[in-house]
Amino acid sequence: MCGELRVEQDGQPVVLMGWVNRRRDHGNLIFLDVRDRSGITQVVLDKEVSGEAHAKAEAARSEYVVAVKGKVQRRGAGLENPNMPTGAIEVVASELLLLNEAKTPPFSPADDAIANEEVRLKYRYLDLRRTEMQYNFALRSRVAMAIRNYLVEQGFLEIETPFMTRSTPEGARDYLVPSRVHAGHFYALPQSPQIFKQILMISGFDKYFQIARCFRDEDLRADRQPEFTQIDLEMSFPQQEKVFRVVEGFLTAAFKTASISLTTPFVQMTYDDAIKNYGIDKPDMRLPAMVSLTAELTPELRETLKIEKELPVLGFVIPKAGTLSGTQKRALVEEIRATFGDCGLDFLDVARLKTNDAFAPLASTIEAKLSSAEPSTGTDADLIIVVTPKIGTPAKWNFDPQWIYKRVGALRLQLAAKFADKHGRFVKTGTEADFKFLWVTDFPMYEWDEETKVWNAAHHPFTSPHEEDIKAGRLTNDKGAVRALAYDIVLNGTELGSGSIRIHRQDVQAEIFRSLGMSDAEAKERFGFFLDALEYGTPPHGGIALGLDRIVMILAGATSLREVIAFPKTAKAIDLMVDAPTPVSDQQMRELHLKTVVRS
RNA sequence: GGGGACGUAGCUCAGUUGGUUAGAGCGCUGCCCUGUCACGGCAGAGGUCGCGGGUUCGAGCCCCGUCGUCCCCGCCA
Repeated sequence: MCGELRVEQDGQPVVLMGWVNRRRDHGNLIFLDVRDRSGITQVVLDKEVSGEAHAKAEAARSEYVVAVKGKVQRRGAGLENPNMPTGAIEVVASELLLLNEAKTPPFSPADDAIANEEVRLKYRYLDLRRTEMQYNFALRSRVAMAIRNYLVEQGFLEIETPFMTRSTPEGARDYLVPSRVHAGHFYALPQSPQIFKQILMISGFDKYFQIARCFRDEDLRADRQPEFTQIDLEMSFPQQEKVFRVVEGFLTAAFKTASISLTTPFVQMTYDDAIKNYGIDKPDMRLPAMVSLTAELTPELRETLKIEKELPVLGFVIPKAGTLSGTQKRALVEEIRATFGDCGLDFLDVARLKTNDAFAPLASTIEAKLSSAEPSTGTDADLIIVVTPKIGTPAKWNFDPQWIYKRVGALRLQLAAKFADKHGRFVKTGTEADFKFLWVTDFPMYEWDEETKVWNAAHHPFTSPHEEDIKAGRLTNDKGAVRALAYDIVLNGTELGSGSIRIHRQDVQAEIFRSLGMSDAEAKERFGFFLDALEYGTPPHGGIALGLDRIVMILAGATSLREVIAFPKTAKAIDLMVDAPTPVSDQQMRELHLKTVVRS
């Protein structure tokens, strides 16, 4: 293999096969850098060693496929290249075969500067030759294998579930497959194996997992593709802590393949605390939390500063971003106010408060309190942001105090991205410190839909509520307060996966459906087969599903899923290489009993 | 569905207030070169300025439309 030769092989005969990465022609001496997925080795073609091989090397071009027969030779003094792993040796060729030619590629896989994504995706086979991509997919393979091995060792069985199934109660749009045999009927591709894995629990396979492809027909993002891979698992008789330990175990095994050792158990936080301290249900723990300044801003101070009395005042710090010029500061305040728009929030200028004797003590208190937020640098170069609600704003937001946390949390992330160069919290060090894992627990069971004025299931309708919330009757009289045994695992502000303890009792399930305003008949119509199954001895069970693509993406230091999916789709769900989707022939349409109608 | 950025040579990009024949680096082609490794030297080829329309004496540049890529919001229970 091209990347494996070292001085220890000095003098050995070798045969190398690979692609011409670069050719350097010095007349009677030609260097070919030959590349395969293990790396690159310099091959020397000396006219005096073999005129024939040298002549062939003259005809060789970038990305030609070659076979080299020759001898490993330690490079002379001053000829080594310390920048490449094989730089201490070279291969002196006695024979060269041009196994295949290559057209001049639109971009060179050997180049550091990469082409735009459109070109990369169209010529994906060339893009994938790049060292970085080869690394990503080797990593992905290792991660998947480590997880598989770990789960099998823990007694899990990998069981496949169908791709062609029926529309299940997931929230996203389905990809549909028309049936030829049954006119007008469609299979749906699974958004997740949810129902099947629960049925496998009913079937007695008490520990199941699957590295499963899932499909969702929704708009894409950098971290969302229409087809993606989940590490899906389910266990019978678990507490949620048991699920956490399994996930921590396989993630530790996975990260070990990238030489990162993780400390377990991961930090846990309730949904309510996440919202209060980070303004979001997937906190990025690499950045300091928000701090409540509600108590510091007394009614009297609020009176003079024209701040709403009933609402929280929140502050946060962007480490090392505080050294701004006057112009920069004014621009920043402008930007923050523009972001808020007409939502009733305002920015409190702490630096200016300091200059006023009446407010100086308040400013000092705020500074002291904010600089103690974890994880912080505690330097006076930190940028301090304090957000206050203006008088009369609660009405704008239906008197729901949560919006202010979420709004400030969003600002925290926006400014952290803007000042990433200054605070340096996103810089990779190649250690565990780069990866801040977090369990978020006790998600709300219901979600109020302002548009349709109904309560929906926040997770899915098979999620078990907390026992005490059921007993207290909150399912009927206080839906907003019902907590679910649902949890997310978060890494660096990205949701890696979510799961729950499921409902295993038919009577509880029926009550949940009723609380969602679903009649017994409607429930039977939508989930009949599953409700039937529940009645035949269902064990308590629960599980989780984690996005494999996202894990590998973050581990590889990539910011788009496309860097770790071999043949991904564009933002409009197009595959530029194979050019899909396409229209199909009239005959195919006829066989499937389909007709296209163009709507204006 | 909405907002933003971008689209000029094979690739990465520059292109002034609308003004002569649209440029650079890399790549490519040919010739030269025995120690390069982003090799070097000389010469050369390569353009529907995404596409369509408009304004103008004159459009890469201004206007309208459209297509594509990327990012974000909605959406993804």
